Amino acid sequence: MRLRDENKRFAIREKALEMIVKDGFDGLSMHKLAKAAGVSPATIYIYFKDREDLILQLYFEESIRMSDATLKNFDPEMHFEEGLRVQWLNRAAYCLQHPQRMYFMEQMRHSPLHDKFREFGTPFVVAMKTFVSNAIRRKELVPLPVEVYWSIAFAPLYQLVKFHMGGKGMPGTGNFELSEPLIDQTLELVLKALKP
Amino acid sequence: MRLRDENKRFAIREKALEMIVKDGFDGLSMHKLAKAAGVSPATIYIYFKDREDLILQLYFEESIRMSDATLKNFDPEMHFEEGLRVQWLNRAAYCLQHPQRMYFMEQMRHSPLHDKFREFGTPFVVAMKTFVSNAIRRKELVPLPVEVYWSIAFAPLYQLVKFHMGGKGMPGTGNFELSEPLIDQTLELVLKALKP
DNA sequence: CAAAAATAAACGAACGTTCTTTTATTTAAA
DNA sequence: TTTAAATAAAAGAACGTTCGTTTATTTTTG
Repeated sequence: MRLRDENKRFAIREKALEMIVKDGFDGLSMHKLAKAAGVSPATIYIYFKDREDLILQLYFEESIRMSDATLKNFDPEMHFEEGLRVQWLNRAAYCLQHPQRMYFMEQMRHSPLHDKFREFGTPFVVAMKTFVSNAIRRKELVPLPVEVYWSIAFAPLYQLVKFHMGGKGMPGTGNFELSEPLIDQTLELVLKALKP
Repeated sequence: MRLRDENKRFAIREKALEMIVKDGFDGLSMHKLAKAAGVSPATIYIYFKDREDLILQLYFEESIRMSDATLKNFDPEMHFEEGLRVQWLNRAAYCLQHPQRMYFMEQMRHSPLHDKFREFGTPFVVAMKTFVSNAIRRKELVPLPVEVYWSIAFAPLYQLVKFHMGGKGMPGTGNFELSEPLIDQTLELVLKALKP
């Protein structure tokens, strides 16, 4: 029996991500991917059922990697302000350190392929829900639906990251670099909105 | 001389948008598009230079349509709270009335194709900048960089729209429908963050 | 040796685009 | 007012290429 070479799987995975980030899903062809990963086209089909399965597995693994990074040093029992700050810093750090992975995720999330993905993430979602209901119970956070909370709490951060990654802010505004003071400034405003 | 049939151009345009929304950029093939639009493949190349040009023109026209809708009943000289409210209602109405066009725009914005697009939008951007600097001068808005302003002011709205369009809110939360009270509630929090 | 990994080669289908021809419409001479 | 030249739109078939995937075979390793 010959064992699978996980390095090969990894190479396929990483090159696929690179290609998607560079040229979109359009740009991901199995032939080109095989060449880039130093592997025969048929080999890809040992590790992945087909092209769609490859993309979906990629997305699944990146989702886990991302939510792990998000929950670092985070505890749902934390006080609201502290917990939100930890999450902001975690998310910002991950985005800035792994712009490619981030861009892949965003591309995936906004593509029809995303619908074929079975949402998982129970541990992550559970942690978030606990955190929010704790905060409301302690009157550290105004009571609101989870979606409204999420919109106010995190959408601004990701929008800043998009400005940063696009290399430019508002069209015509020139370059925009996301710095720690800028993150702090925005977080303060978000807290102002969310705290009673 | 035979005149161009603008109905044909329109049919190609609309079907292309539908196909992209349904199956992503991957799903847009010139043959299938021609068939869907009731036209010969060669005809497409009379109206558009090539596949990429078709997508880029589509994006350009949708951008204009969207910013026009956004600026309806809006005047940069408005007071901050009123102006922001008008924009929120305009944007929300457009998103809810044209979910397909909205989804196309979001898909485009998060794809590598977006980089090949030359930003235009001067009238729109000028109006927004005037509005913001007016608001700051009148002390109706805390002073902050445009990108930070934008992140707080509009990212939450678009996140709500995404929840709404995805048919579900937070993963595992079940369905989420964007209603006017919900929009108002979120806008109030945004205003709380932005007003001095 | 057995069994799975890995490959090269090949498959038909589909791709984006172009070539050639036909059709529709305008222009202007008769 | 008729008719024919001129022109661009439109169509259909075809181009060579590349696509995703599979088959037949060889290589590697437990």
